[in-house]
Amino acid sequence: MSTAFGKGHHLHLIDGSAFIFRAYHALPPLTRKSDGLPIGAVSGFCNMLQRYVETNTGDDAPTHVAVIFDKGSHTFRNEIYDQYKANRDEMPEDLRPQIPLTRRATEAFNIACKELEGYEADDIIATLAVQARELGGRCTIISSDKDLMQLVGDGVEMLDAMKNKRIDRDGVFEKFGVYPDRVVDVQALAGDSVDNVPGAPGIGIKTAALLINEYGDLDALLERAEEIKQPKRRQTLIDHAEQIRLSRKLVLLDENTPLEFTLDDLEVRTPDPDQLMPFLAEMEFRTLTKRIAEKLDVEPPEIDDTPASAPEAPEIEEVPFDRAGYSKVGTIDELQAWIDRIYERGYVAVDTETTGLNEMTADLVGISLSVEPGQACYIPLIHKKSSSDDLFGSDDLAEGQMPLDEALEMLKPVLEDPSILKIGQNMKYDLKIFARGGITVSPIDDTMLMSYAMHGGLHGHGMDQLAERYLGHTPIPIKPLLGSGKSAITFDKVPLDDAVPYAAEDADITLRLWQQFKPSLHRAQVTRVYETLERPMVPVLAQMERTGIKVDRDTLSRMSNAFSQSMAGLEAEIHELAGRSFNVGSPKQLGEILFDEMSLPGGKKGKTGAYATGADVLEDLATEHELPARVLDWRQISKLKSTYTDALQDHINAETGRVHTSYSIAGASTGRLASTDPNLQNIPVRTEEGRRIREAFVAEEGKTLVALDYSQIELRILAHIADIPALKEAFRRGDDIHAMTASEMFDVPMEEMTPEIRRRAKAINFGVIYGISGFGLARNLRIPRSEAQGFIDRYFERFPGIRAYMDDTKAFAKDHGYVQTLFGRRIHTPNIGAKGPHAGFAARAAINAPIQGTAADVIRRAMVRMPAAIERLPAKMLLQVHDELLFEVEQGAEDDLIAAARTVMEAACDPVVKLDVQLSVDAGQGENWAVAH
DNA sequence: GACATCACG
DNA sequence: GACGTACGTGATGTCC
Repeated sequence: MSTAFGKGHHLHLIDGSAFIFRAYHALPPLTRKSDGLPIGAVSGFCNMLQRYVETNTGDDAPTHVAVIFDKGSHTFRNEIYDQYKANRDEMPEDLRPQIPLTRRATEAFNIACKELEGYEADDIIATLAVQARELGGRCTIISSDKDLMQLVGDGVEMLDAMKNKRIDRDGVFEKFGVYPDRVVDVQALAGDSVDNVPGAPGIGIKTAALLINEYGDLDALLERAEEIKQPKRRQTLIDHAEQIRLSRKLVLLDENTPLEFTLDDLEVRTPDPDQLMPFLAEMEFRTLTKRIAEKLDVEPPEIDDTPASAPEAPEIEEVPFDRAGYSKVGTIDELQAWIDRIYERGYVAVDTETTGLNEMTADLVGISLSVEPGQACYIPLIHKKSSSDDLFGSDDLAEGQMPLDEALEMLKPVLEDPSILKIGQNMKYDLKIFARGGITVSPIDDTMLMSYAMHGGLHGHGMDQLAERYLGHTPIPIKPLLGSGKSAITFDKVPLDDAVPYAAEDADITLRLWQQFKPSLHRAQVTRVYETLERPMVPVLAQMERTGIKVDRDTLSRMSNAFSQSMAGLEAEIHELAGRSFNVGSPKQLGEILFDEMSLPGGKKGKTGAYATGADVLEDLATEHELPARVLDWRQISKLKSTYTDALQDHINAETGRVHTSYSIAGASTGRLASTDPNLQNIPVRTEEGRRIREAFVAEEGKTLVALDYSQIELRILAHIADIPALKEAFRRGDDIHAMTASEMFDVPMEEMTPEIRRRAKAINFGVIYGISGFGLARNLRIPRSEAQGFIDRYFERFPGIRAYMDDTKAFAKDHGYVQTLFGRRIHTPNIGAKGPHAGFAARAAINAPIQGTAADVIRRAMVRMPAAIERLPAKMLLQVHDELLFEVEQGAEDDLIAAARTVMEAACDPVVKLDVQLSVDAGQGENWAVAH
């Protein structure tokens, strides 16, 4: 193309700053591996450019294109109004060095890159758009900035690239209530808090549009302001006429910026691999380099990302572990001396010793403190006289202890002081213990959660493990102090001579770990994860666990009795069918009956040589014989009885009449919570009989249980991460997602969908989330492996983004040793490079982790915000079940709660991540959990 | 304490 | 080309 820009030509103008900020906020803070240079925004920017290049081909492709950037912070607008954009936040520290790199990226993609000192990008865009229009061509502005909307019309359009939404004259009218030529008038009246444009106080876009439409334009309006009927509005306009005129000058774009190039200089050029490849390699973008190299059909360059020098571990003062630094605190004066030291320091490591592991029933026995490595104390409070003094044990307290109340009274102000940081290992435990004593510990840090944020997937995060690994020290074991089995004692029976070094050491270790971890969080780039997804969960979960949920013992007990009866009946029947009596609960004995004595078809399992008698095997055998079917029935009832109706009764707290689970925050590698003692995340729901267990989970008299759950959250996240347009579109329309998949895959119109076809598609959708394999799908659907593989191939063909996601994720895991969620949580994948069968496991886990982990992050964010959101409602959050939150609310306030909680849950990604797919939350309510779910 | 089994998302 | 396989959890009962 060599003719001058004119009719038939199409100019694209990309708002560079919008791309940069979007890239920066959408991505976790990545750094270049070799030297730690922050490049997250550059990476996102390049991805967006690449996506732009890929999608803008064909009939409507641009003939001319440029990316326009802002330059300098001082523009002519600051000359007329010194407060213009004065309330903008400073640019983030790690974004600043990336700005010049985005210019280089644009040039590397062989796209024109323009900026002009003293002018905003918007002015350059305005100038070029007007030129294009006057020369008879078209122009598309790729931005969603409302300040640019005044340019729309006569061949100029805007395109919101994120939402893939075109904005024409009608779109502008929708936004402003006027057509583009009057947009500046409306903006001048309404002002803009983001750019700090004053406007007229008390007048928003709605009112502004109303006035402009009535009077024609701004000048006429200001001239005839006296005629306005509403007295307040009239006065505002008369008083602020000058300010409004100034505002118009600020929002009016300069269409005559002195550019030193013409439209003809912006002609579209094809990418030049010799420019682009070296740049991408320099940035060390492995996956992107590979992907673009494939598109351009060139060899990807070698990427050298060996660190220039190994990152240095911080110098930690080496203080040997020595019991000499540990002391007992037994008097007011001794405790006061420690409190003084804490105030001097500003932080303290705290650990509590109790009579048990259950925070709801255990009693506080003593408290240990440390403010300096090697220096720690233990404050024993209710230790009993040693049993050697009194053979029969005694309730008399040991000598040399402070009264519990007195000690807590002295410590309460410290533990609640907002200026003193309390450091603990698994602080949720200590928080709950102190809360029962009326003390609200805050603010806190938690070494277990720091380790989880940094090392998730690498190893566990218990204190013994962390001490061993990061301090090279083996802590004093608890076993010899407490004993085990029947003769085990509680910590209050441990002699003080043993208790002091043990307890003090825990505080010492915690402090040392904290000193090492605190600065490392930043280097590992998980500060935001720790601060927003880990630490804030501690008080929220502590509160939920303390609240507990009411469980009706009679309901459970009645069910237990009924189960006993049917089990006895089934057992007799099974023995009859087997021809002899045996233990139905023993897979070993069952295997012998089925395969040796009855010679039913089935084989051994390699590892232990035992027959497999899992539900899937028995289901297959059920067609041959009645015995396996009866065993399946027996097992289902046995499970329900032993795990649920029996065990759950033992967990009802005598004081509260409620069941209090404990959530582990750092248990699951993906970021999910885990529930223990009892596990309330696996209460039956899938079968009718099982679901009845949930009838025992009830609301208090006068209250209602409300359940809210995310609909298809993992598939929605997949649609976003893997960028699957068909899936996104289906979610936008609110389609049956599995039916849509089936229709797409098997070429069946939606109207002719059968449950069987849909079932298959559903299995494939879930399979994808788990890192699909032909074998796994075949087993799940009970179809030949070749057929399953055919389905998968077809799926990849119809949704190519999925395969790209899977390949990219595996490659990323291999390169980095971890994968990450949209919110920056890192899940390490140490086995990803393994050879042999291990490799498949690690790869599938790596594919699943970002999806499951992002979903976990989302609900964590919702939970952290929930207490403030429902503060004014008579409601409490009780349980979390991965994608569901359960509340108890006073009758009458159900709808208010649902509205408030739903808002928080659906907006949980804001403002860090903008999903292409909406999150949707379903709600239910009732007197028990079976109804509410 | 390992293993098999099965409850949930 | 073969390995072996769906992802993430916790609780219970059997058996050694």
